[in-house]
Amino acid sequence: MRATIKDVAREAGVSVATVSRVLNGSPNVSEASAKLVNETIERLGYSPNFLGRNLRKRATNVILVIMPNAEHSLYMQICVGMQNYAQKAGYDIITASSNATTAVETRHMNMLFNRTVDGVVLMGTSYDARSLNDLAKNYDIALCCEGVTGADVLTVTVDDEQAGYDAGIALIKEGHKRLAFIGAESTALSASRRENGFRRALADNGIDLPPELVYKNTYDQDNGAVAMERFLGLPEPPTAVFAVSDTLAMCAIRKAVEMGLAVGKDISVMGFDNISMCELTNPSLSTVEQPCYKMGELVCRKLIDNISSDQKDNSYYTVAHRIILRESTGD
Amino acid sequence: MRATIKDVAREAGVSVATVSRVLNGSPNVSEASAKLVNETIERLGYSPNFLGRNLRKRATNVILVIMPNAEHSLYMQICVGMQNYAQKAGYDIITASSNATTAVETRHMNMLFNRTVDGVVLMGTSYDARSLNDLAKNYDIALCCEGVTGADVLTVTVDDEQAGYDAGIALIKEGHKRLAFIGAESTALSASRRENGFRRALADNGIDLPPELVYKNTYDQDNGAVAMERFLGLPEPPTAVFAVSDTLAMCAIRKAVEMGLAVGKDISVMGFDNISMCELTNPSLSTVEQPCYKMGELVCRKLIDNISSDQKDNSYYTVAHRIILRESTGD
DNA sequence: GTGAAAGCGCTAACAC
DNA sequence: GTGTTAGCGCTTTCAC
Repeated sequence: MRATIKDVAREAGVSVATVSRVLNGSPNVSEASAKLVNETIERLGYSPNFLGRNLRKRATNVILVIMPNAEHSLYMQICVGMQNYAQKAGYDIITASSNATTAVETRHMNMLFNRTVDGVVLMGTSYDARSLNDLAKNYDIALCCEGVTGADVLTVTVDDEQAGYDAGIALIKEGHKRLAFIGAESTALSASRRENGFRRALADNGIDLPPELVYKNTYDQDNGAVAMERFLGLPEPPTAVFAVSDTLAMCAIRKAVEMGLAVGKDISVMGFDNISMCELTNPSLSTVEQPCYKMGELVCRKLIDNISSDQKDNSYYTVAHRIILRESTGD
Repeated sequence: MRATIKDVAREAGVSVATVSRVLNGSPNVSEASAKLVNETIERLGYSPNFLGRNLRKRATNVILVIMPNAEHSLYMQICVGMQNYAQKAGYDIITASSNATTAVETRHMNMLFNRTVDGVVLMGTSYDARSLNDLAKNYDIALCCEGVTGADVLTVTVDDEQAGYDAGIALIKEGHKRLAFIGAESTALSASRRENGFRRALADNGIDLPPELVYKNTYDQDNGAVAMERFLGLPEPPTAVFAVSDTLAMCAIRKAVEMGLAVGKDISVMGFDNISMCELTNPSLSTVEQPCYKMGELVCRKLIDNISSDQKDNSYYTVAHRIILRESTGD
């Protein structure tokens, strides 16, 4: 069996209390004892059991990030930002993916309930506002990327409405007068906010957005192709398309190219997120950048603050987005 | 404070043992007690503390996957396969990314040492064979995607040498006689195995692979462009390029297109992995598919078998790859 | 500076 | 079928 603190104490001829003190860097240990204990730890290959420690301390210093889908590189980049802050604060970040199903999400939330982790960041959730509010009373949770209307819970997102607006304006500035929109489920708050902003941009410029130029389905990338095919089959096809994600946009571009169009010339396409692939595709993809790293740091910092304090900050934080124009809009 | 098993016992007027029995589905509980306990649990909003349970059981039923880089969608897809098996076996899968640095990898390995998790899957590692062998003696670990020569540790990968060979043959069959190779660090065993296989394919067909047609650097996607630019600047540029990853290949394609070539016609490019983006790019990317889902299931099953038994299986498992031809090779 | 001992929340003998 | 109790490995009073 593996060595325990008792073994170390016995071997070193000191009490478990002293070993514990050494382990935790307490100043009340003589140099001689410390040296002896450290040598013994080394010799036995001892490593403290965190189940015991955490049980006693009632804290794990671990934060769990639950992602609705593991293939979204955006989330992983946000995690990098989280890591960066967490490390300094003595926390570990672990991740789990819910495959966007409620059952799996709940399963992972159990790690919060059963005290395996101290806090959870939800990159989108199937919980409603009421449930989230209840949860936030007893646990430390945060939403990132995807807010929930009416949820009085720590949240970090871009200003999706404004981002949608800015995307619309950017396309209009390129001279487009017939624009289309590829959205997502109506349950996705961010997507509908982007739509609202986009609509506002068109309205501000006296441009109509007829229903046939709006396609909303799931975030599944293939829907980008379905949308584009439909748009291009119209008597009067759009000259610009705004999609609520880069993958939807890329798939739409792919379909447009297949149908013989020169994207960036015959038709402009704009995505959302600025995943690393945007620069690699032909044409490269214009998009709205989400500042992942910054979002990660912010949500991590605020969540750890909440964990360490009994004064809960349930604010809704908004971080600045940025429009990036590349070849897919003719730049 | 949150309710404990004691609170439930007191409120329900039974002993903690009975509550524990209900919690663990023991048959030795009267229906009446069970009902009472469950009601009390519900009423108090009780959720068992797994730190206590796991400490007592000396097991957490959690497996940690450590990924060298979080942006690699391949790893996440492998995790989906792992999830699938793990769920049936009553295990949870969590992930952490090491950013390919030894320090962070070690930090996460601590979760294994300190008993926060029961086992670890390493998607590539900075440990050498000797360290891994030592680790495997005391802990349950597995390697996935990336083996380590001389490591007598449970491993699941594709047959990289054969995959490289098959990629080479596929390109040769298309009529290419001047082929180039984009590799990665020499420390990446999989990359050098793919190179070996590729070289074998050329040799079998009497084709030379001169040093100027080989570019090896990191997996950083930009190196794909650097390599392609160099190749195309040669007096006698290649007509086909094999890259050890899809992102390297995509970046190479991007550069070739920028330089005015029609990829799939003037030059063929083949990647490795079959990430979902392969079908979205223009041209779509020919590649060697790694059966992620299957690899995930397999490594998870074998690792859990090891955890549950004292008979350790340290085999090296190889799963079947598949050549997929798309537009980037003119198909 | 050090040790004895209580207790974190839980499970599993063991006794009845 | 149920309760009592020891103990998982650790930290932290409290006393010396």
